[in-house]
Amino acid sequence: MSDAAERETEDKTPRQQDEAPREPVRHLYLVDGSGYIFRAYHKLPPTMTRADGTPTHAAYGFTNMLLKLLRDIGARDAIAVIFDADGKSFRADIYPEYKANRPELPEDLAPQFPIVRDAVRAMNIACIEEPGYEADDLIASYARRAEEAGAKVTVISSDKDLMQLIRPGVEMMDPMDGRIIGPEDVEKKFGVEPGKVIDVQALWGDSVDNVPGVPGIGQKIAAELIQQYGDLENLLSHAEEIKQKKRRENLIEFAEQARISRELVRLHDDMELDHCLEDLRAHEPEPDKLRAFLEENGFKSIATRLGLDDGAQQVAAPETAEAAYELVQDMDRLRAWIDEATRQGIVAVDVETTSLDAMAAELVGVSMATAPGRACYIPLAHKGEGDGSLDFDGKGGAPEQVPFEAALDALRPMLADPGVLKIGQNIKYDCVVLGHHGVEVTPIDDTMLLSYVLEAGKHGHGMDELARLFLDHETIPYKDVAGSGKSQVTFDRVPLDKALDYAAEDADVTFRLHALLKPRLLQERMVTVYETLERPLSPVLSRMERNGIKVDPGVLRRMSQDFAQRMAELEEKIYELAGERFTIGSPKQLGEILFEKMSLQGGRKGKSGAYSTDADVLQTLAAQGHDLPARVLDWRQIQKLKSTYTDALQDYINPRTKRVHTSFQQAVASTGRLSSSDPNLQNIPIRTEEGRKIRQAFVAEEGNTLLSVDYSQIELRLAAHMADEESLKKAFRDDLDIHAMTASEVFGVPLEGMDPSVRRSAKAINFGIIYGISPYGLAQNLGIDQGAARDYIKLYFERYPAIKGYMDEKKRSAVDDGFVETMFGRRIYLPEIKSKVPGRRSFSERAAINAPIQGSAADIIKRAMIRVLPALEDAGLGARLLLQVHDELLFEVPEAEVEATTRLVREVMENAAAPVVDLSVPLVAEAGTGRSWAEAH
DNA sequence: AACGTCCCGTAC
DNA sequence: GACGTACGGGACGTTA
Repeated sequence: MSDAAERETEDKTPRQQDEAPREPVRHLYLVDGSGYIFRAYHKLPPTMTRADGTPTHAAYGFTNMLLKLLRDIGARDAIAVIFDADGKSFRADIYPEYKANRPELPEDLAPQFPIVRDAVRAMNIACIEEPGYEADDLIASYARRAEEAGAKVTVISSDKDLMQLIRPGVEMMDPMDGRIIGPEDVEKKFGVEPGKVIDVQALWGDSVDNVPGVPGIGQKIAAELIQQYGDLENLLSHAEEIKQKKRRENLIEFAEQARISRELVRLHDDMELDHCLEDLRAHEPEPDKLRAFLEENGFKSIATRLGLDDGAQQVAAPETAEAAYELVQDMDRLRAWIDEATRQGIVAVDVETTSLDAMAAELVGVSMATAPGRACYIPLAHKGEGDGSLDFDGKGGAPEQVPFEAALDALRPMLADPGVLKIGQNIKYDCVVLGHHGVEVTPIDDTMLLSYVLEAGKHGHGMDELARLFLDHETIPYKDVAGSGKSQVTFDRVPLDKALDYAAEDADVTFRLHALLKPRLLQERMVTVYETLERPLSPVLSRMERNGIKVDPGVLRRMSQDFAQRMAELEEKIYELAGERFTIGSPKQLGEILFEKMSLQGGRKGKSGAYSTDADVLQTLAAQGHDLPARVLDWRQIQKLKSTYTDALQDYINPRTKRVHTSFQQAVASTGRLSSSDPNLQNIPIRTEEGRKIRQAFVAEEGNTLLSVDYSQIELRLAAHMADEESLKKAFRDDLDIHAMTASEVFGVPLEGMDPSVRRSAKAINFGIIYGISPYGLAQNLGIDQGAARDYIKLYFERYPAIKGYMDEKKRSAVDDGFVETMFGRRIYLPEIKSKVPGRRSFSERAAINAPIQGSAADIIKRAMIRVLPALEDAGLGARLLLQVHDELLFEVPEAEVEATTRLVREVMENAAAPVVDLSVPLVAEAGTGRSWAEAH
C-alpha cells in the first residue's frame, strides 16, 4: 500500500464539504498524458491483449507508472493528468500545416487511449482536456495558477515543448526514471535558458510537429543567435548584420515564418480553467472502481500487488496544371514540333545529358518550347530503369524513342536555320554538346545572358533563381528526378514521365523568361552590351571549350611524385619539431601547436576566435627564427600545388581528346569578367618559381606553338583614361615605367637609381587604386602601419587629384543610381551601397570604384576575342584560341604561322576599344611564344 | 551523407 | 572589421 494511501487510510476521514479547512495544496503534479502513454508504449513489448483482443501493453505500463507516482505523493499534493482533446487546436488556424505530416497513431496504440483515460479516473485523478487547446497549454495554465496560489509545480513529461515552462517553482520530471529536468538540462538541449527556449524553437523548428522554423538553422545556430541577440524579435530586426549570406537571407526571407513558429511553440498559460487547485488534490483511489478497471483490462498482476485481486481469471496477452507537355516518341510528332518551331521562327531548346561537364556529356534527349506552357521532350538515348539488366517481363528494356541519328538529322536544319531563333538558358552548354554531333545552333539568345546584362550584381542567373524571381515559379529540383547521393542516376535512367516533366519545364521556363527579359533590353538601353558583347561571345567560348588545351600527364605525374616525397619529408620534420603528430592542414590544430603548445607570440584574430595561421603569420614567425612555421610554409605551398594542380589536373584530361577542357562562365562575375571552372585554368600558378613549373605541363600540339598575348597594365591605363588624369595619361603615352613614375611623383625620388622597395610601394598603391584603396588594405599589403598607409594615399591623391575626383564621383553616382557603368555601357548594380551596415556599405563603395575599371577591361578583351576569330579566318591563319585569363589570350598556332598570327592578334587586341571608345591612352599587348605555357608567357 | 562555412591560397 | 574579381581543396561543423 502506498504511503499516501496509508495516511488517508489512517485518518479514515471521508471527503466532505464541511470538513475543517485543510492546509492549502503545496505541490501540483501535472502529468502529460500523451507523453506518458507514448513512453509506456515504446518501453514495453506489444504482447499484452485484453480478453476481447484489444492491445493493452501501453495502458498497462501507463497504469503502473501512474500508480507509482501516486504512491510517492502526499496529502498536501495535487495531481492531474492532461490530455490533448480530439480535433484541431487553435494552432492549426495560425498555421494550417501544423502537425500536418504527423504520422497516424500506431494501430495498436490508438485503442489504448480510452483505456488510459479510464485508468486515470479509476485512480480518482482528474483527467483534463479542452477542445481547441493542446495538453501543453493546459499544463502551462495550471502551472501558472498553482504558482499564483503559492504551490510548487512538477510537470511530468520529457517533451521538449514543455521545457519553456521551467522556472523557479516549476520543474519537470522524467516519467521513466523520475529524474528532475532542470535549467541545466534545458541549457544542454537548447543552448539557452528556459525563458528563451521558444525563441530558439522558432528558429530551429520541429519536424515532428511540423513547425517550420528557418531553413538551414538547427539547434546549434539557433541557440548561438538567440544568445547573441537576446530574443527572436531583436534578432530579426538585426538580421541584416548576419555575416553568413545564406543564413542572413533565410532569416530575412523566413522572418514571418519564424514569428509564426514562435507563436506555434509558445504555450498559452492564460486559459480559463475548469478546476481549482483544491479540486485536484490527491485522493485515495476508490478500491471498487480501481478493481473493476484492473479486472476489465486484465491487469491481474497489478490487482494482486495492490491486494485487489478477487481471484478472477484473466488471459494475459505539381503545379504544372496549365502546361500540357508532350512526350515525343515517334518521327511524325517530332516533325510536327520542328515544323511548328520553324513556322514560329522562335523556339526554346534544352538538352538533357549524362553530365554537367559539356565535353564529357552524352546527349540523352532534347526539349523544346514554342509558347508559354507549350513544350515537349524528345528522349533519344534513355535506357531502361534500374541497372539496365532485363528482367523477365521485359520492363528493363529501353523505352520507345525516335532513333538517335534520325532525330538529329531532322533537328539539324531547324537548329541551323537563320530564320529560327533558338533560345536557351546557358545555351553554350547545349551548343557544345550538340556540336559533338555535328549540329550547329544559330542564331541564339540566352536568357542567362539577358539576365546578366540586365541585372548584374543584383542576383545570380541560374534558371532556378530566375524562375523564382521573374516567374514566381519553383522549378523541379534535379534531385527529385535523378535522386541524390548514392541513389543518383544519370538522366538516361530517369523514367520518361519524370524526364518529360523536368525537361519540358526547362524549355518552357526558358521560353517564358525570354519573353519577359528580351523586351527589357531596349527599355533599359542594354541592347548594345547584349548584342555586341555577350551574345557574340557565347559561340567563341563554346569554340574555346571544345578546343581545350593539351596537358602533358607525364609532367604532372612526375611533379606529383616529387611533391609527395617532399611533403613526406617535411611532415617528418614538422612532427619532430612539434613533438607530436597532427593534421598539418588543419589551421585549428596548427594554431594550437604554435600558440599554445609552443606558446609563440601571434595572438588571435578573426571573428571565430581562432588563431590565424595564414602565410603572413607564419612568415613573421619564421623570420623570428622559428623552424616549424617555416617548414609549414613550405609544406603548404607544395600541398597546394599538388592537390589543386598536379593531382587534380590529371583527372581533367579528357580521355577522348587527351586535352583539358575548362568551362568558361559568362554570367558569374558581376563586373563582366569571365570565370573558369572544372578546372579553373585562370589561376594556374606563375608568381613563384616552383608554381610556375606547372605551366610546363600545358603544351602545344605537335607542329604548333603556344602564343600568349597579354595587355600591359590595362586596368591602370583605363583608370587613367576614365579619371582623365593627365599626368598618368602622359606617362602611358610616353611608355614610362608606371610604378617607378608613381614612386617618383608620390615620394619625390628621382627615377635614376630608385630603390626597388620604393617602386614596390608605389606599385602596391597603384593596385590599391584599382581596388578602391583603404589604409587598412594598403598597410596589410606593404606590411606597414595604417598611419603610414594613410599618408601614402593622401600623397597619392595630392599628386593625382583627378583620380580622387573619379573615385568620389563613382561613389556618388552609385548612391544616386544604384549602379555604375563600364565604358561600354555595361551596368553593375550595387544593391548594398546604401546599407546601414558600415562594412557592407564600404564594400559596395570599393566595388563602385573597381567595377567600372575591371569591367571596362573585361569588355575590351571580350571585344578582342569576338573579333580575332574572324580576323584569323580572313587571314587564312589556322590559330586556335584556347584560353582567356582576364588580360591574356592564349592561342595554339601552327609553327609556320607564328609571326603572322602574333602580328594580327596584337593588332586586334590593341585596337579593341575602337571605334566605340576613343582611348586617350594607348593599349599595349605583349606577346610571347613557346612549346609550353611557361615559355610563352 | 550532403551541405555550408571557414581558412587558406592561386590567378588577374 | 577590413582593398576588387574569381575557383577550389581540405577541415570542420551542422543539418537532415
